[in-house]
Order: sequence, then structure tokens, then C-alpha cells
Amino acid sequence: MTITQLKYVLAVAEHQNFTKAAEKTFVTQPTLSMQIQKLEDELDILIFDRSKKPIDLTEIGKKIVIQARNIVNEANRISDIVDQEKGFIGGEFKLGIIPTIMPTLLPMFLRNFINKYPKVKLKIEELNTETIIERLEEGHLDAAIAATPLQNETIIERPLYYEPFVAYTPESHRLYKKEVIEVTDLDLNDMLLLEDGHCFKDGVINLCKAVRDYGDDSFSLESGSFETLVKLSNEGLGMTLLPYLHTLDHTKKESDYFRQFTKPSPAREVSLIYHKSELKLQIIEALRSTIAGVVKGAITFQNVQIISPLSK
Amino acid sequence: MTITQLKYVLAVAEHQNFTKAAEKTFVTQPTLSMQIQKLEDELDILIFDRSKKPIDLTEIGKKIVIQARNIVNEANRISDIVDQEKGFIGGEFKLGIIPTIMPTLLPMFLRNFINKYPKVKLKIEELNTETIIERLEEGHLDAAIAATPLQNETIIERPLYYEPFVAYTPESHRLYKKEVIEVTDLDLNDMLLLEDGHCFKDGVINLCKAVRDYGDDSFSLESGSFETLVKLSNEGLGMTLLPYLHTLDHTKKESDYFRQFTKPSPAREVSLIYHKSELKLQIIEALRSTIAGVVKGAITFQNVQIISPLSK
DNA sequence: AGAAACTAATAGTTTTTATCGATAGGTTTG
DNA sequence: CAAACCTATCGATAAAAACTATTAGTTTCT
Repeated sequence: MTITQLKYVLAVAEHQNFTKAAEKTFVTQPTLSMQIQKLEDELDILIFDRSKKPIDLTEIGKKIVIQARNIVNEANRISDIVDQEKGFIGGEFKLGIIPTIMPTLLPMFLRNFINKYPKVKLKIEELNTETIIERLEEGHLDAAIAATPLQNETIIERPLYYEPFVAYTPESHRLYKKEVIEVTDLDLNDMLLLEDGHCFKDGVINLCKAVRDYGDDSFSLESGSFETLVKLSNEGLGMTLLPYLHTLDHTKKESDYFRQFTKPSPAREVSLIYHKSELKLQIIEALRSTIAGVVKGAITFQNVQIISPLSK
Repeated sequence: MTITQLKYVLAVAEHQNFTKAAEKTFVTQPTLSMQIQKLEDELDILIFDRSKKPIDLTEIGKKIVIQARNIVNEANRISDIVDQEKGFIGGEFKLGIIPTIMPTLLPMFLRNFINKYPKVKLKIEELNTETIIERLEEGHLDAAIAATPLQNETIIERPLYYEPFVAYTPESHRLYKKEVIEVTDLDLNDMLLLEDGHCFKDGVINLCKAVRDYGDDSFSLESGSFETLVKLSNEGLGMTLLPYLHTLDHTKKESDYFRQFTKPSPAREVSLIYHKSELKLQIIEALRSTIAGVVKGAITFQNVQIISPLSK
């Protein structure tokens, strides 16, 4: 059994297709077929059920794939150890960021980071939370920035900052007259929220449910941007909630519509998250400290109440 | 990087000698030298410091060896998974047992186990607790039976039974007249205990310390057998403590000297222990259930007070 | 000090094997 | 029913892993 063979197994398991897997692993399809057969012979079992189309894993194949991923991960960590010892921070690093964090946070730290660690080839992708979790688990992302807690056992969360929500209440809205808003003032029927939004949990209100109910009656929102929400809000379709960083670069007119919450403000926890295998931990740590350094000062909220992204 | 190379590195790290490592891995010495050089070239580091005699690991080499052991362990588990799926329980299995458990427990389950799992080649070795922990950590033992708790993070403990201590008080001893003994009756100055004995902890008395003090004055005991203790005891050198199972096959005269403790009796916890990597878990589980089945009935004590083997 | 023993690296050779291109045999798809 | 697609097989080749023999450098023993 070789590490290469295990990588081939993982590739075929992922693409459910020998030919595609061969391309991804930069070998020809016969090579893949032969090596996987060799491994199957050695273990005296079938990893793939070739009768099904597309090709599928056998029961034992599934278990072997899990273990193979383990082994390959641990093997990759050898070069991590070497890099760390050499003080080398570099190589490709795939970072996922959710849409509602991307435009505000990325400009704050990106220039800083690439100056400090020029050898790291950052590949940043805007992805929703669900996809991020998937890709982290499969090892297609090295880390991500998302709202937490996620309560996923395979993922480690390192909180970066706590970002309060600010209410956006246009003149037409009943709450425009109030100077500060309380959570209890909110009414599910006159609020616009993102699908991928953050849910008030437990005691407060469950806004996730509200969005769904609302969608039944009139329209549903798939847009990932708060800009759309603000415009709809201006049209008199209700108020909305914006994360604090999104309120920093708005026109004066719009700023007039912002309303803070009374403390403890509802807020989201924004974290750097990564797989528990802790691959490329040095880069993750470099990223975390860079962001932490930039964010400190810009956002220092403490008396907040965390809103979970979970819709349960 | 290949798994084979990592195995070579582990062998050289263990034996601190290329030639011996080559024998153990069933290849010639040049093969080992070349493969390890290849790996060092690929990682662009030195794993071994060849200037020192005997050969030594570099700083980074130590880290790589730890990770290599990880990888090789995880790789070995593949065949575990296959065996489990096939329902095959077999292969070599190295079991360590501490001297004070060996003679009483082994006869109780060995025949039973080899009948039930004839394909398992059991290699049993009598070892003291310290050596057992070492070998479990290095992977030279698959499992062991010892007194617990050990509070070692890399080792998993599965308690098998709780064995009370029985006092052995010859006629000459002051406690001979009492029918049952209380822990508070014990006096450190007239007791014989094994070096590798079990320590009364916390509230009760710290017998471990007592042994050391005693040794200063007259003699120290390195024998691993209770037989010696009993004989010394008969010579009027003091009383001693025997684990319950050791009291089952004694002459009538000796039985006369046994004294139970009042409940909760001081007792030792005897566990099946193994590395947290859980290699060969099926065999471990087979062993555990076999022993548990045999022991049930023979030893069913509940109202006991566990004595830790730790001398801290 | 000098010979013997030991140890790791090197050189050259053989054996093994991983990979490739071409192709056959089997599906599924339009 | 042909076209497209997909995996297994075959024969060739290049890479590499292993071996034997030897060298060069130790350490150990006399």
C-alpha cells in the first residue's frame, strides 16, 4: 500500500469516474485502474462497485476512503512540519469567505497580509456557509471566514471579532422615530433579511422562521448583498438589519436611518474556521494574527449578544 | 514520500543504527541509506545527525519521527478495517501483563481465548507498569493488563474488574486477633509491600512513601512475587497485603491468616489498556469480552475503594 | 600505535514496478 | 443503432527500488 494509491482512491471516490480522477491526479486512466486494482488485490476486497453507473463505493470502500483521507492528511502534514521548522510561510492557501463578510473585511487585511507573507498564494473564494463546511471537510479549502458557532465537530473555530447588527429604518418605518432600538421592538412582518442570514435564537425571536413565512406570501430573496436589502427597504418594504462594518461607508442620507440597539446588542461572531486536522496551521495562524491586528481598534465591541447562524 | 520510507526512518530512529534497522526491516543497509537520503532530499532537511555516534535525530527529525509514527499507525489501521469487515480476528497480538496479575488472571482466560480465536497468535510478556506504558507508546505492545488509573493521555483504559486487597497477618502479628481489619488499623512500620505495589492515596495513608522509608533502614524488596512477601511475613517481619485472587489457592494454615477489610475495602482496578490509536481494536474487544465473561462470577465486588497505582 | 571490527555511503547491476499509449469490451445516450 | 463514454487489458518503457560488492570513515581492542 502506498500513499499514491490512497490518493488515487480518494480522487476516484470524489469524482465517481476513473477518467476524470486520472486528469485531476495528472496520470492516465490505466495507471489509476491498475493501482487501485493492486490495492484491492492486496487488501483482498473491492473498494469500488463498478457495476453501478456512476461508479460507487462499496460498504467497506466507504470506510477505507475515510481512513485514506486521514492518512493523506497526516502525510501532508510532514511538509507543514518542515515549513514550520524552516520558518517558511508560503504555498497555495485556499480561503473561503461568506458573502456578507467578504466586501467589508477583505479590504481591511488583504494588502497587509500579502505584504507580510508574499510567498503565500492566497486563493480567495466567496462561498456560502454550507459550501464552506463541505469543502473544509473534504479538504478543498484550507480555512474560511464565517459566522459562528457552527457546532460542527470536524471544524475548529477561532473567533476574530464580534460584529453588532445595526437597524436600517427608512423614514416610512415606524421605528424611524426611535433613537435606539430594542430587540423586542422588532416585528417579523416588516423586516427584510437575507436567506443566508443569521438567526435570532432561543429567548429572543426566531428570525429564520420569519423569513420563510414571509417568502410564502410575497417574494423570496436569494441575493447575497445587503445593498439590495437597503434599496428594498427604501421602497418601503420594511426595515432591515446590517452588520456594523456595512454601515461605515454609506451616504449621509442613509446614515440618518441607522439605529443602534440597546446593549447588549444583537451581534454575530465572525471566526476563522478550519479543519481539525490543522493542516497549514502556520498560515492559518499568520492569517488570524494579521486579521486580529487590523480589526483591533476598528471593532471593539464587548457587551453584545451573539446570534447563531444555525437555523435550528 | 512513501510509507516505506517512513517505516525505514522509524526503524533507524529506534535502533540508532542503519545496519540493525536494515535487518529489522528485511532489506539491505544500502537500501535504507538511499531511501532515507531520498526523503531528506525531497524535504530538503536532515532527519539524522550522522556525525554523532551512535547516530542521532536532528531537532526536526524528532518531529518528523512523531508524525511518521502517526502516519504508519493510521496506515496499519487500513488492514484493521478490512479484517473487521471480513469478521476476521487473527494475526499477531502482543499483550503485556504486570507480574502481580499474570499468575492469577492468565490461567482463567487463556485457554478460553485461544479456543475462541484460534487465528490470533498471542504473544504474552510479563512486564512492569513502566515498561508497559513505554512499549504501548512506541507501538511494540498491542495491549496490556495493568492496575489503573494511570492518567496517561495516550493510553485508553477499559476496566476489567475490581480486586480487593486482603490482609495477611501471621500469628505473631498484632492484627491477627482481629476478625476484620479497618484501613486505619494499618501501620506503615510493620507492613511488607512490593516496590511495584499500589499506593493508598489521598485520605487514607500513603503506603508508597512508607515503603521507601522502610527501605532506608533495613532492606528493600525488588521481588515481583507475593510468595516472597508471605514467607517474609511468616518470619515475623510484618504483615502484608494480597490481591484477592492470590488468596484463592493457599494452604489451610495460610488461609487462617487472611483478614478481610471492612467495606469499602481497599481494592485495585485492573484494566485492559491500549494506545489511543486503537489499532487492532477487534482483537482488543475480543480479549476484553473474553476476560469479562470469565471474571464475572469469580470476582464481583462493588463496595470497594480504588487504590491508585500512581505514587504521586 | 596499529590492526580489527564496525558503520554508513557509494558504485554498478538486477529486478521490480509505475506509467504510458493503444485498444478492446462494456455500458449508456441520443 | 450508431455515437459517445468509460473501464480494463496488453505490451513497451522508463523510473526506482533493491541487491552485491566495495570504499571510506569511524571506533574498539590489543
